[in-house]
Order: sequence, then structure tokens, then C-alpha cells
Amino acid sequence: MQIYNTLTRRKETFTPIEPGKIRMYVCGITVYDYCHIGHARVMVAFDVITRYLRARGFDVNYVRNITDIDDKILKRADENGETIASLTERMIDAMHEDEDRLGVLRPDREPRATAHIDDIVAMIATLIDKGFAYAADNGDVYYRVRKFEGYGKLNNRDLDDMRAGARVEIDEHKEDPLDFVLWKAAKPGEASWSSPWSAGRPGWHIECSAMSTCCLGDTFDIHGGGPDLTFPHHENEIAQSEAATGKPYVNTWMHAGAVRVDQQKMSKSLGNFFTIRDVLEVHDPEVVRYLLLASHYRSPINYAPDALDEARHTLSRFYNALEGVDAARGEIDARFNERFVAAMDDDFNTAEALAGLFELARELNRAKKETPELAPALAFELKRLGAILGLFAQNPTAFLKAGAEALPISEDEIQARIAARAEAKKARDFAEADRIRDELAALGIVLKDSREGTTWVLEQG
RNA sequence: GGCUGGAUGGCAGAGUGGUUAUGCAGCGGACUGCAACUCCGUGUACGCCGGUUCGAUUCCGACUCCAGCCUCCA
Repeated sequence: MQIYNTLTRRKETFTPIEPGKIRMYVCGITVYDYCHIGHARVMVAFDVITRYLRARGFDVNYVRNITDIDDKILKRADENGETIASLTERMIDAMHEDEDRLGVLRPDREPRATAHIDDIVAMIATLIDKGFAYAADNGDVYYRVRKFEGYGKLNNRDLDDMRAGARVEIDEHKEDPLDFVLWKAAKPGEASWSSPWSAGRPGWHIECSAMSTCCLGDTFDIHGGGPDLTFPHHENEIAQSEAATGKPYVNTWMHAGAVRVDQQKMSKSLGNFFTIRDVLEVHDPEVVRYLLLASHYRSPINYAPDALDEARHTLSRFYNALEGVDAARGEIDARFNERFVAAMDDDFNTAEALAGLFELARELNRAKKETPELAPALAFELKRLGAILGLFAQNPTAFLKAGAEALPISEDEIQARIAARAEAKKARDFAEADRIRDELAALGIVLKDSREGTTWVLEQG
């Protein structure tokens, strides 16, 4: 199996530290607002990665943290006039609701920063002992970046090339402008925890070092996250953890590609983001999931509402194939599974894996009319492989009729119209039959005739 | 300025040193009363300029353009 490693900037053969077991940490979100499509991409990407690794027989321990204390949280809670706990609990619940709807399985553990203050303080103390950190007289603790030899290795960056302070205020408490904060002394009235240096709160980077090490050990297999975390967040994590433990931190670094809007990165600071819940108001969660999986997890994708309409249309092709077949395990050509596994083994190439599933769907459609006895096994295989991507779990008819509850006409009335059309057809009154069909089509109801009778679906996309 | 990526047919999007990606749309055919669904067939696509090679979209170099990181951001 090959995985692209951000650290080496190439695909590498993946070998777990402990045979058969994979320890994976992914940076989760800071819970001060609703999740947007960029978050959804990371969630879905690592969900599929986890599902596939498990299907491949690995015992995966998947940890994704929750940042529940930081400046943005303090600010937002203050603006809202609510407590930090109230804000973060609301946002954690919302995040869980969003990912459940997207079919994202929960990580095995979701450690929260506020529950690991002791571990964080202990790691900072170790870094001070080893000379990699220092307490300033304002109560802050900083990491001494130039002391760590490998600093910049994840981003191929040289310390002397960095424009220190070019875009950020230089803090006079720092020995070097590039030093970053490990512990932040609280201002009067701010939430704080006691520490040997001051009453304060952890810096952002240290929590991930502390929690990942706590949950997964000094060295683990995979560390993932969004595209904007490589610098400084992950670079700083490496500096903290390797300085503290004296061991390599992570073997494989994985980063998802950005979600763009109008060719610009979707981000909180640009304000050009779509929240997951807003998108799910108008689109089936599986359609959103399909759209994210239709391109490789590392490529940038441009988010556009039209793309979702097309994704719905495309996904309905699979459901059309699955409709009317009772899937059942059976003998099947091994090439479908082989192509799927080969694609996923090659750095989780979901686009190529899906291309293979389209071939399988075509084979299923062919079987449905030519060799019906083969259809159940093909449908089973399609659903089995789809499940590894978290797709095709819905009832096909339900998917194809999704949105029907909003129609101004009931199922019974539609059936009555279909029966009337059948009568007209029988009487060879095609003008009347077409009139009925057009009338239903105006509502988005598409009729599908077959030897077994007429069924209907809602217009797709 | 430094560092990463990317540029593929009408659109989306994989991939490959010489042979079909895939999906949508289009075109032709089958099925159908006509359609829809489905099936069959159908596209001299690889930013630009050089180089390596028997042969490059695929490797190498220059160039142009796009995006990301260098500040909080998934």
C-alpha cells in the first residue's frame, strides 16, 4: 500500500510500526462555530481512509481531538454572552450531528484540550527542563525554535528565510520572533488553569502534541489534518514532541486538499464558507459525500452549487442500477474487487475506485435484463465496495424519490394518475397518456415504464 | 522574496513513456406508441517553448498562468 507523505513529498510504501495495527491522529476542529465544507472534506477523507484500512484488515486506533479552549472561543462566548462550556458543548453537539448525517463514523477517541491540562503542563515542564522552552516574565511560556535542529523539515523551510514578524507583531517577551507560545497567561477575568508559570491556558500547538502522545505513544503511524495546518501547527507539533520525547514523532503525515469557492480557499477568515448544515438543508448528505469522494483527497476542489446537482444526478445512476434487485452474496468476477483495492491501495484513489464501480453498475444493469440470476451477486458487490466509501446505504427507491414529501400531490394520487395513463395507453389514446405524463413531469415526477409496470422517481439534478 | 502543489476533451475528474479512465453533456443506434430508465457505438484531450528518447500528455529544464503556506484558519 502506498501513501503520500507530506514529510518526504512522495508516495511511500506504508508499513505500520506494530504489524496489523495503525495508530492515527487527526487534528479536529476548534469548536466556536459550525463546521463548513472544508471541515467536511477532512472528516470524510479520514473516515474513508479509516474504513478502508479496517476493510483491509488493520486494527485502526483513530484519535481526533477537539480544541475547546482558545482565543476565538473566549471571544465568541463573550460576544454571545454565554459561558465557554455552553458554547463549546453546543458546537460539539452540532459537529457530531453534521458528521452523523454525512455518514462519518466517530473516531475511537475524541480527547478535549481542557481534559488534558495536566498532560500539557507536564510536557511544557519537560521542554523547559531540556532547554527547549522558557518562561517569560509576563507568565507566558515560549518554545525556543532555534534550539530544535529539525525545525522546518515538514515544510521544507529554512528559519533564516522566514520573514519573522513581517505579518505579525513581534512580541517583546520572546527571545526570537519565531518562538511560539506554549502557555498563555490569562488576562483578568479570563478562564484559566493553574501552572508553575502563571494561571493561564495552553497554546494551540501543545495540546495536539500532548494528547496524541498520551493516546497513541511517542511515535505513531499517521498524523492527518487540513491543508492549512502544515505550517505552523504541524511543524510546531514536531518540534514540541520530538524535543520532549527525543524520538521521532510521526511516520506518515497526510493532508487533505483545500475546498475553494470561486478559486479561493474556503476559510473562516475570508468568510466565504458554506456550513455543512446550510448545504444539507438543500442537498442529500450522501450527495455531498459523493462530491467530496469524486476527486482525490489531496486535490483542491472548487465548491459550486451546480456541482452538487450534477453529483446527485451521477449518484442516482448507482441507485438506478441497485433499484429492484435483492442483493445477495454470490459468485462474482474478482476483477471488480481487484480494481477497487488497487485504486485504494494507491494513496486512497477514490476517483479511480469509483470509476471501477461505474463499470460494476453497468455490468449490473446488463445483468438485470440479460442474466437476472447474476444480478443479486453484482448488486451485493456494488453495495459492499460502496460501503467502504460510505456510499449506497440508502434504499434505492427512497433515494430516487427523495423530496417527494414536498410534492403538492400524494403517492396515491400519483398512482391514480399512472393507472389512468395505463388505461389511456391500453385504449391507444396516446394523446391522453402523454398529457398525464407531461402533467406529472411538470411537478418533477418522471415515469419509468417497464414490463413489470410503471414506477416513478423524482427528477434528478 | 522563500517554500508547496497544479495546468488533461464542452464541463467535472483519474491516469499513463507507445494500446478505452470514469461521470455528465453531445451525436448515432437498440428498447419504447413516443419518452424516461437502461444497453451498444461514438471524441486526432493532455498550458507554452526547448531537451532526452525510435517514440512524451507522461521524464528533464525554461516560461506563462492558477492555487496554497510563510498570521488565526480543516
